[in-house]
Amino acid sequence: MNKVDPAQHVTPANGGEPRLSRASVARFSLYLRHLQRFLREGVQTVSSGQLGEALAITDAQVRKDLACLGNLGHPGVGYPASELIAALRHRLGIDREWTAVVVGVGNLARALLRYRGFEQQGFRFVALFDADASKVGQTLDDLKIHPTDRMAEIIRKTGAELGVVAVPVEAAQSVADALVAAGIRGILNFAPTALRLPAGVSLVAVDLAVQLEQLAFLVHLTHGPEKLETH
Amino acid sequence: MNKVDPAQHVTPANGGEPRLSRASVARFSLYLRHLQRFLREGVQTVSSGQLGEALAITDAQVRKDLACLGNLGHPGVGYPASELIAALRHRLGIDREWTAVVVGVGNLARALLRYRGFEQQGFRFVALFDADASKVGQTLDDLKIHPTDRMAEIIRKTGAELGVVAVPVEAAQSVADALVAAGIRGILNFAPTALRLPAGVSLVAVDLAVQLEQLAFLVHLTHGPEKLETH
DNA sequence: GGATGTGAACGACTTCACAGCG
DNA sequence: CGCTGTGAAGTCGTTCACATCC
Repeated sequence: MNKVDPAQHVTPANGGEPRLSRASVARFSLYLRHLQRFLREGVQTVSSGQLGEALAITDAQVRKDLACLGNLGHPGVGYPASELIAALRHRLGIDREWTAVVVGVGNLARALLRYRGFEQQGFRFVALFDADASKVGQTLDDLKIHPTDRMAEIIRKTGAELGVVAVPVEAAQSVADALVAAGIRGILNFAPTALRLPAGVSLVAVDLAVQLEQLAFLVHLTHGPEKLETH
Repeated sequence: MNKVDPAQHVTPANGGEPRLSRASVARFSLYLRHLQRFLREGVQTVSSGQLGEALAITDAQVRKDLACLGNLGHPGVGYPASELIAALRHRLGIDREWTAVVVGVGNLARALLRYRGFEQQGFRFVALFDADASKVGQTLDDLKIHPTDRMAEIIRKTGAELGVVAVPVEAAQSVADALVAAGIRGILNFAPTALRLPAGVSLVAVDLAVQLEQLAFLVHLTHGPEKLETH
């Protein structure tokens, strides 16, 4: 009844490279994070066992994931960290700069802008928008806050590709629609609602309340409510 | 080599209820969210098709997920929304109040405190901590900011069960250790690092940079870099 | 008719086990 | 020897199809 994309295997638009599972991709960013840390610590060769330990998964899993990047590993030695980083970044599509805008300049937006590690990974924020007239015209981290009705114009001018939705729930869908109309290609949604987007516009949603609920559930399980483990 | 909890099926501490897959639990919060919305809109009976459409999954999937809550559905009719909500909340362990503390009073903490929907779902923040002496003693949303060295004392006194880590990367692990030592049972980590926690303390991690990378990858795939689909 | 609950089929992900190489 | 790459096996999750009930 409900039609859903049945393709679980992600096939890159350019035909060449081997298959790639969604689950692997979800871990690529984590590999990247740990590899960069290893490199900072002076470790230049990393084994699947080390990476697995860092992510709390098995070494076999790591090798399977990394296999689709080409034969980067050296038997008996491990993987050269910097090459692996380059390959991962290339495969994730972040071996270039991505530009993004943020709609809704509240505390969350401020947190995002201050967050180290975005520009470090090649992301750059190029514009801010807010519906609140009193915020418009102000500057935050060298970025001017624009009125929402100038979204189309400014997004086109800056060529921004990604949009972050950090507005209250009620406004989220209309903001998303505006972003799509302005030509944005992907949306990161923090509003606790399921956005409806046309095909061709990607979506990643982060619902903070959901995360807390998952945590509560895990705790609920381990120290059960009836059966309290006092040990 | 790397040992990982192999139990993919979650078995509640109290033996009685049927099996429960992790994947289902991940969707329970979302069902809850949509059911509450349905109820607000006056819809009191919801079918698996409606729920599936809301979450963009199949109706069969919805029924499978909901099956482990007992036979709540009425053939030919659907599920009574309020009963389903109660059952989900019970199963998730959020049919009671959970108390939490936040460590690191930056913009993210402010965003969390202002976020509607936490207390609405039964979560209550009872204390804030910060290492910055200039912040200590200040008040945020009626909550006093305490120095980090009083964590053990205050967490015991308030009986807080969950801890939110919203500090810079460098401080994350030591804050987590302190939370664990103070008797916290679950940690929601926003710092971009993999926390090491003892067994018995649950962990949910939200890495914002990882989310943006996932989004970039999705966009990278759909409008490939070489092969641009202008349609 | 319309919708649930569920075994069975299917597909995806993970782990195992081992050949092969440096 | 240590570690990679990979088929094979095993596990988990989703979809299908249909008996069943209101």
